[in-house]
Amino acid sequence: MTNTKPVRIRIAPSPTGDVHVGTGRTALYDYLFVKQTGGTFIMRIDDTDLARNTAHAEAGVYHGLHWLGLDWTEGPDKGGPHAPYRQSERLALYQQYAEQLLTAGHAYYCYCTAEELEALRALQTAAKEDPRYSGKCRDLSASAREALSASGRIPTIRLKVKGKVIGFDDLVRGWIETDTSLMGDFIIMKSNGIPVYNYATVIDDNLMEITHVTRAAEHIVNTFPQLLIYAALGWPTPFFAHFSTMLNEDKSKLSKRKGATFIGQYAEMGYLPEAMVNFLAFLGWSPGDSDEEMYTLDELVEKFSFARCTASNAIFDIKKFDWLNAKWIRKLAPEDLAKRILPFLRKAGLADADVDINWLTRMTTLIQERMVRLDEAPAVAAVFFQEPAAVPEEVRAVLGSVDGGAMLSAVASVLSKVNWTEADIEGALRSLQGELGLSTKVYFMTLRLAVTGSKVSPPLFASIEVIGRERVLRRIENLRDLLGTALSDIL
RNA sequence: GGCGCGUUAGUCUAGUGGUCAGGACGCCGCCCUCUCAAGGCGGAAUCACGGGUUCGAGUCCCGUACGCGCUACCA
Repeated sequence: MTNTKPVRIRIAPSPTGDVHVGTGRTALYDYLFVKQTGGTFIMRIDDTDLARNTAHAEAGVYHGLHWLGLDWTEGPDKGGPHAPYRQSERLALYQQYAEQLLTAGHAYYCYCTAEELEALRALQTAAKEDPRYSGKCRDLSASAREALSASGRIPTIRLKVKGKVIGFDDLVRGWIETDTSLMGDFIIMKSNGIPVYNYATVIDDNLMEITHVTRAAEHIVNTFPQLLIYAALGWPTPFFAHFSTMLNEDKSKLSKRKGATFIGQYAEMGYLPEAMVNFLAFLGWSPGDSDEEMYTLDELVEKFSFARCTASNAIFDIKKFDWLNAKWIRKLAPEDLAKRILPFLRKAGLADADVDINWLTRMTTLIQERMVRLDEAPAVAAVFFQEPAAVPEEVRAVLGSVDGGAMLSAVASVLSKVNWTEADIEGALRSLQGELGLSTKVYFMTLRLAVTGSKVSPPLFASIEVIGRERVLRRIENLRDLLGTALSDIL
């Protein structure tokens, strides 16, 4: 099976308004391979399941994929030589080929009702037989069909299945086969005129000249009936690649209850698209020739291959994703990071749209390696925007017998005169420590508490610089006053 | 139940007959240090089980167990 035709791969999401992470990863792999081979990436909206359609929420799907940095060249939004790209708009096509199958004798009308079929299944199950269609309507005469029609029954269309061993060479798993004599004739067109997934997929993939059918492992067994349809239509089969399934920590299928399942949710939590792409790529694939763990989309395009995809299921480990996201945050240029955290700061009510970007960038360098996710920025950066809560009790515990009031007065005096740069502030403060003869722990912790209101903060000297002389002095004096009044209250 | 896929530390993985089974996350310890991070160094922890094949098996074959998927007029 060689294929020298230009690569064409499709992603076929349901319009649910967001992108499931599994779909996102498949789309990513598709994109990587397409870019690598100079092929074409196609968006096809799979909206034949009316129950699953959320008010034509295609935009959300596009948005999620675009956020990852993925784009396509044919689709409902782009047009293309094989339009329409929505399955709901291709119904006539499915009907047309179903009729072709009918006249060729590869398919037939089945008048059994859903209830009858269910009853048959129940019977077979009870008798410990494998539930499968009996073939009851397979050889109905024309008059029998008319009579059934006249009685108000609307038929489905079934494909005739001949028992034999069939298989295909999966790009990530190798040869996979099964015996179709276990299968039974299956429905390709429902009585409401809507095609069944396995059938619509084959029609579209062939008509759209898809060369590589890529999807999650749960579709492996769907490939068999699809193979039968290709054969019945006399069509060549594409390559198939089935990726591993992504699971929750408890090995269950990814679900909302057990963590975020959609790309958009991760964006809101402050994960970087760079990190998401990187993480998703490594969940079920690895470069194999390097220990490097950070890859950009472009680098992945270069290295990706189906052969290096893993066949076993992968658990979505949020801890590792956190680590990778933090790495990516640290890798960003500060001004870039500043722009990305701004929406989170604004949402938290800390910053305005007109915040000085130079100051924000400087501030960002202080919190850059203290964030795992962007949504942590407000908490870490609050000290630069809001006056800290009073903490005299904590300070007193740190001071012990040291005279805090005197120390803070001395600090304020030094800071009111020092040249306002991080280096000069540090120099002045350190030499004052020597003059006062205070321990590092007491001196700096008291200072930290005074300036930031917390025992944990970004680096002190730089923070002092960023917060600004006026506000720093006010905070120090504030605390000194609090210590004084509190003391006098006790006395 | 039947069929399909899978199984290297808690997790993601490297490994395609001969390696002390490598890397990473997480965890623990130490160092650095104005706190917290980041960073550096070190540590504990793995071939699901049983049979074969072979001089030699994580690697090949068979079986068992376990997990996942499909078994719909869902996709």
